[in-house]
Formats: sequence, structure tokens, C-alpha cells
Amino acid sequence: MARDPVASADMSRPQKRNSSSDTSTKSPKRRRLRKISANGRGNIRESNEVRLLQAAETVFAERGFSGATTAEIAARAKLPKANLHYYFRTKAELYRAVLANMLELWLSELDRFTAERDPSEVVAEYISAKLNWSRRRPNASKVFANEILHGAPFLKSYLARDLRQRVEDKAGVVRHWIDQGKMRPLDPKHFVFQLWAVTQHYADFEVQVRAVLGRRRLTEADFADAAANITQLILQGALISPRPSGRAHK
Amino acid sequence: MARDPVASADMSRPQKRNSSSDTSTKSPKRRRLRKISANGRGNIRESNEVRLLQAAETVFAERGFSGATTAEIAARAKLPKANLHYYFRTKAELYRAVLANMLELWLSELDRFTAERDPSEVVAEYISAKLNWSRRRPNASKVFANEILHGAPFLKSYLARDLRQRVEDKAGVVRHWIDQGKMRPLDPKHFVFQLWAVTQHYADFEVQVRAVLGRRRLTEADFADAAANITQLILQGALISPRPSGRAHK
DNA sequence: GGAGAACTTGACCATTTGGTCAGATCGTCG
DNA sequence: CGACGATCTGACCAAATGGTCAAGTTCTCC
Repeated sequence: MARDPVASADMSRPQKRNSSSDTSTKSPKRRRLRKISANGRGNIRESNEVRLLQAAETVFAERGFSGATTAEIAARAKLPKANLHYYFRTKAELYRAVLANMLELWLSELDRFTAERDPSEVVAEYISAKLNWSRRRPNASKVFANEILHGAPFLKSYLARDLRQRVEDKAGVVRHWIDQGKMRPLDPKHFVFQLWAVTQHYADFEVQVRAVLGRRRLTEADFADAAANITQLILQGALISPRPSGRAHK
Repeated sequence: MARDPVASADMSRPQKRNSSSDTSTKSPKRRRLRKISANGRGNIRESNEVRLLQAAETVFAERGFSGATTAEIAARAKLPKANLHYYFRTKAELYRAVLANMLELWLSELDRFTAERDPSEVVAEYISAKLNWSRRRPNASKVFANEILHGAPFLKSYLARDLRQRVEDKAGVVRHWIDQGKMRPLDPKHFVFQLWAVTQHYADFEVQVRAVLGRRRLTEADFADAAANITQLILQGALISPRPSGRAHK
């Protein structure tokens, strides 16, 4: 129950004109205040919003923002189209909600990058976690990829503010590890890009991966292979395993 | 809009132009037979097709297949829309042309993977080459990425045939290198995925990269940094540099 | 029990958009 | 020069689609 992802949708409620000015959400008009009778049960709104969000994630992933139709989303959610527009006034608002819904999850994955921890452990964990997202929620990744691919009309400010800051911070941690001789001297930001690239690839380019591997679907084993390969590549390529010779470790 | 653009060859659209005058010479799949007067100069058709293809690449990259409008493409090519449809009967046909136009270039880059050559040299070259494509023709990469992202409706067969076979072949080469102790024992296909992922990332996720790096545009220096990072990561992570002492690694 | 909010939905509508057409105009070659 | 195909293009059109409405139906709570 809890895990209400809709919470983040808050910011997308009072949506209005869009285009590229996303931060301007001033909420000029409070949406119908939801009664939400304390009744712990049967919150119709929540139930329907979740269904719509899930359907939307799938459709947006498959068709992109322009290619997706509210009719198809509604159909997939098994609701009449007019009902979809009752919960989400516009396609853009629904799209925003889907994005917000996912960013919340992603951003936090970088939290484990802290100077005190051991980089090889952190990196291995991160790869595993991101790869898991690619496996469990490929559509979320695809919607995000599609958004970025087309110039991030809705996420420009998110990228420039939150994400940039976050990476800036974590780059500091990586730099610290480098200074400590735990990592090779590489550019921290590019290192992060590389991590993102290889892990998200399995969701975004899933069709290609499947075609090349000759699979009808990517199996758990395929992801295990991917994880093993990526981990080895990154750990060997970017980390410096504590050698008996040099300075102490841990 | 057409539900499924895949329709491999939906040229069934009867042009109903007339009933005979066209010599009914549908001989080769080729459309209207181009006179191509030996006139070495001013081949109008070619000139216009090129302009349309370039405009289309840009628009498809920015908007995706569904989001792109033939009107915008035509405008960008500075031609009336009807003229666009004179050269490319449908949006799908134009889109196909854009894709084909690029695959031709990409597929060949893998040619350098031959057993005789030194892997570290080959890989470094490949990374550099792919990264160059990302820099010089980001739109081509984006159109491709978008196509794959949405299930490769137009490229399914290409992926399953040509690409798969090509990777299969090159995987053999990588395996050979591994057997020779020149590379670490990794999965060859996943290794290729990793190469693609990190290099194309700079074209497909350009906006994100720019945002995080705080650049208005990615500079040559940025790509140099990327190349250095990727090369180090991959070479250190996947190759085994000839050690004076025994080959014992690990 | 019933007032009013929350929710539902079929019917509509204004735009957008891919694609067509028929009548010009241009270019080339015998 | 004249024929004829290649090229050009403004005007259209039918289908698709985002979004609106107003008339219901269901819930909640006093």
C-alpha cells in the first residue's frame, strides 16, 4: 500500500502548458481537493491512478510520447478514455507523472556512493541494482531513455539541477577514492556515464540484445551474464585491487 | 496513424495514376525509372533526395517516427510537402531510407575485428571510430536508438539476420583472442554490447551528458575525455597487456 | 434518507497530419 | 522546335487523436 508513488505526482498535478519550462509549476489552481475519506479502504482514485500509470508506462515505452495515444493507454488500463482525462487532464500530465514516478526510484540508487565505503563493493552493488531495474522495469528505463533521446523537453530542469548536483557530489566521492589509490585516475563523471550506459543498455536496447543473443526473451541467466561481464569490466578497468605490495588498505 | 508501420512492403497502395501510360514498367522494384540523363551534372532527383534525407534524419532524431511530420521535414528541406511525397511516397519509406543510409556505415566498423590483429589496437580503434560517429552524426545514432527502443518495427529482420550474424562472427574473433591469452575470459557478445553502450551513449544521451557536465554543447575536448576514459576502462578491463613475466593473471 | 462530492462515460468536436490529385512547368533529346 | 517524361505544387481530404461536456451513477457522511 504505502509505497505510494503518486506522492511525486503531486508536482505534476497542477500541470499546464508545457514545452520546456517545467520548473514553473506554480500550482495556480488546486485540483479538486480529494476527499479521501479517512476510510482506509477503497480509495478509487488511487487505484485508478495506479492502473493508468502502469498502462501509461507501457504504452509510452512502446510508442514514445507522440506515438502513444490516450485511447490506447485507457484501453490498456481498462477504463474509458474520458475517465483517463478525469484523472490526468492531459497526456503530458500523465507522462510527467510516469517520469516523476520513476526518477524517485533511480536517483536514490546513487546514495550508496559514500567515501567511507569500499569502491569495489559499492560499484558492484550499483551495477547489480541498475541491472535489476533494467530487468524488472525495462519500460521505465525506456520511457526515460526516450525522453532524453528527444532532448528532454520535460526533464531539462531535472537534469540541470537535481541530477547534475547529485553527480557532482558523487564525483567527489570517486575523486576521493582515486586519491586514496583505490581507483585508477579517471574522470569521475565519465565513469558514471559509463556505468549508466552499460546497465541501461539492457533495457533500452533489449530488442537488439535479444536479436543478437537469439533469445525470445532475456532470461535471468542472460542478466547474470551481463552482470558478470560488466562487473569484471568495470572493476578491473577502473578499480585498483589492494595489492600486497603498495600501501595498506581497508 | 498506421497501427503497425512494420508492414515490410506495403507498397500495395495503388497509385491509380491512370491506366496505361506508365508503360507499366514496374520491372525492377525501383520506383519510377529515373532517366538519369547521362548528364553528369544537376541530377535533380539525387540532390533533392539527399536534402530530404538529411532533413529527415534531423527531424526523426528530434521527434521520433510518430512525432515527426512530413510537413516539418519538407520545410526543413525547403521543399513543399507534396514534393517530399513525390520522392518518398510515405513517411515510412523515407524513414526506411534514413535507416538504411546509416546502417551501411555502421555495420562496416566491425570489419577491423580480425584474428590476426592485436585486440588492444583494434578495440581502441573501434572505440574511437564509434565515438566519432556519435560526435559527427549524433542524429543518425539517435534515429537508430529510437528505432530499437520502440521494438525495432522496421529493423527486426536486420537485427536478426545481418547484425546477429556479424556479431556471431566477431565473437569468434574475440574468443580466439581470449584463447590466446590476449583477453580476459569474458562473454564476447556482451563485450560487444558494452562497447556499443558506452560509445553510443554520448550521442543518444547527449542532453543528459551535457547537463551533467554543464556544457552548452559537447566539445571536442569532451569527446577526447570520453575516449580516454572508455579506452582505459575497456583495455584495462578486458584486455591482458603482454606482461614480461609469465601470463599468469589474476 | 438524502445532499453533495466523487466518479463514469458516450457523444462530440477542433486540429493535426499523412497522403492524393490534377494542372502547371522544366529539361532533354531526337 | 516539339514531344514527353520528370518535376513541382497549391488545394484538398479522410482518418486519427487530444480533449471537452453534460447527463448520469455511486459514495460518504451527517
